[in-house]
Amino acid sequence: MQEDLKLTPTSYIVLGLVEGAGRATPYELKQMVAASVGNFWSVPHSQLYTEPERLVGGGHLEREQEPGGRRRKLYVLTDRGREALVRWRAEPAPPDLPELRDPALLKLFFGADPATFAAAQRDAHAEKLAAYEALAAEDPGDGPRGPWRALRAGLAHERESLRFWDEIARGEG
Amino acid sequence: MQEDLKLTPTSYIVLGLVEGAGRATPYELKQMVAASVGNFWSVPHSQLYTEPERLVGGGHLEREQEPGGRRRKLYVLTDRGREALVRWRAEPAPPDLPELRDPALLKLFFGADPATFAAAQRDAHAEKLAAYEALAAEDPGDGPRGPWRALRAGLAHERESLRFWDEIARGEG
DNA sequence: ACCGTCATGTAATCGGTTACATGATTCT
DNA sequence: AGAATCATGTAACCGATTACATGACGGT
Repeated sequence: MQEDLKLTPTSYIVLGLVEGAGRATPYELKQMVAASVGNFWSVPHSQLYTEPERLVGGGHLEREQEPGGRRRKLYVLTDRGREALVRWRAEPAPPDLPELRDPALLKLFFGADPATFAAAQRDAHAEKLAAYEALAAEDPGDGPRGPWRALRAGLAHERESLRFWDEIARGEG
Repeated sequence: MQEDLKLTPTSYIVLGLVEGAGRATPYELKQMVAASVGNFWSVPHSQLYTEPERLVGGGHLEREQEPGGRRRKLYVLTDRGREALVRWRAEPAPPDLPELRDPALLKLFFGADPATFAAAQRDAHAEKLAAYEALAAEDPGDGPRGPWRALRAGLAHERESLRFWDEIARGEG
């Protein structure tokens, strides 16, 4: 067991989801990511097979091999893993803000003609916004606040992006 | 010369900046990135040494070695590089939208107590917003529209983020 | 001369992406 | 039975990050 494994955001996604589910297979993780956190931080499915293995190596997860049938791998949190999550939640966030890193914005920056893609950007954001609004509409109101708050951030961001690209598409600014 | 070099966003940042400057050393690229596009898409300085080399390998840049003194490496666009930029600008942007990928949002999602970091997030966004507003204030109004539009996107995003984290910090939502 | 910072690079490592591949269910 | 999709993994590659290291220049 490697004691000093570096935990990345991907690690905490896996740990957090396993914690919430009690135990999970990589495929279940994939489903959970797609339905929740994947909206603002996706993880390719291959990582959901390799990352839990890494975390087993670090002693944060334990693997249980399903005995018969598909012999799937089930992962559960160890004490060490649970402590890592607790510590992470208590730590302040990294000091520097994330960057937008939007390829479309990069094109815009370097002088691409908005007529060729701004409308598509606007529509894509409108679609994403609609998906978020559908999610928000079916929120029961109870349950943990975290995902709800994250969704609110996503809603705000998509509304803002929609406004921006709509302006650009209409040739304003 | 490798004909089929894959061009990444980093590649286009280098190409775009070299195009704008006519010719540039890695250090100058570093300065230019920091002053402009780095606000929403930064590049570590080591990549500004290796990436131009890659692009020389692809035939998109040419290297000129400074004869005396520091023997710095100067890069200039080739026709191939210029064409790649033109093509990139004309292409539509990638179909899927970028993700927020905000570590702070991840913590929030997984149930961290906002009291421990929301205020810091709010302040960080406020600071970034102020920096953008200062940049916007000194904009001469002429010059290319691209950077100005990107700055407008940044302003909108920071205002939105500030609003969001302020709400969270105040315990609303 | 000395010292700080500006400037210029190299090297190792690694997480993440992309592609490949196959077994198990379910549907028609 | 055959096709389609669900489910489960492995492997290669590589851009990006991180750390290390040193030379040049300007001011005191």
